[in-house]
Amino acid sequence: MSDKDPLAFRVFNEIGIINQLTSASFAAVLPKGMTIAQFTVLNHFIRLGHDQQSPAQLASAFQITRPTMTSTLARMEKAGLVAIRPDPEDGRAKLVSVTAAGEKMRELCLQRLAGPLADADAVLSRETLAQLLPLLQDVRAKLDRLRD
Amino acid sequence: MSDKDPLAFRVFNEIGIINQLTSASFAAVLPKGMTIAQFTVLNHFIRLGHDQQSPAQLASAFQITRPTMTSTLARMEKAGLVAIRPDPEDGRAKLVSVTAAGEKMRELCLQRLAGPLADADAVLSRETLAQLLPLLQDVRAKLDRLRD
DNA sequence: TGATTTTAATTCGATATCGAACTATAAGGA
DNA sequence: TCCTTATAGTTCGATATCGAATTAAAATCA
Repeated sequence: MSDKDPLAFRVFNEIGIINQLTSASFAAVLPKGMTIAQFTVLNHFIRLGHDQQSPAQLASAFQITRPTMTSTLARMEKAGLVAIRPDPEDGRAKLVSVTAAGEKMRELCLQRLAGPLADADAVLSRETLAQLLPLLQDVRAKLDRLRD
Repeated sequence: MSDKDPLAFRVFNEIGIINQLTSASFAAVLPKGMTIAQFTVLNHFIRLGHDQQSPAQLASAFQITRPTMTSTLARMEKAGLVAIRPDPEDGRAKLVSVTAAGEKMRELCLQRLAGPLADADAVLSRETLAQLLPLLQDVRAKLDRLRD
């Protein structure tokens, strides 16, 4: 981006390219058939200790649309990573939970991701990352509010 | 991301979500049929004053694979936004250039993007953006080198 | 020169993503 | 109660993206 472009434009452009680079390197080490999107779902459940959530809640957590979540969950269910059942309290809704195979897969992914993460950590310097994190969290929070 | 996760992981997660939020809001205002990927190509040519570049050069500039570039360029050519001709100096290669319609389209996109950019600029504070930009540029450069 | 390796582009099949349109159920209001 | 509106999920068609495999041309090298 050149100096002529608005500051926000240049920032978002850098973010886009970094996202591309990191996504590609992470995706490359995941087990055959696994994707970042699917790993993110598994990780979400286990990190936050949630037992079960609806597809709509998951879509909202990741800021993606419900059709996208539907298709990703369908693939994950087919692969045995999650279980999906009707919500007994709401005839429209469903409840998603991670299976034992899903937990195992998440562990495997974490192992595989350790490599690229260590590489990144090695070149990026702790200070840079430590400075970035709060700034990014701030930006994310503000954009989130803007969206509503 | 929780405190337990590696710092780099948390940073990349924030970047991923910000990218998602901004891409979605930008894509939403683009003219019917236009996409961020296509706008990025148009903008690249005109910002940098390049007359023509090969698909491989473009793919490299945006850090995407050549198959991806092939398919995006095919759509852009079909829409009359770019012209593609064989490279007279290299039988393998092609040369891409932006058409007058492509330039017009880029102008229109810039107008449309002004709104969301102004919104972002308004909530994000100049200092935050000014602090972020060099940090992100540094990260991007280092990840770029790591990739090779 | 002739064989090997590298590079450019494409094709194929897959996933993620979106918006629009649809169905079904829940919630709210007259 | 009945009608209207809102919400959950899905289906459809499109684009962007990848890796793997293919074809063609250039470059290297023995």
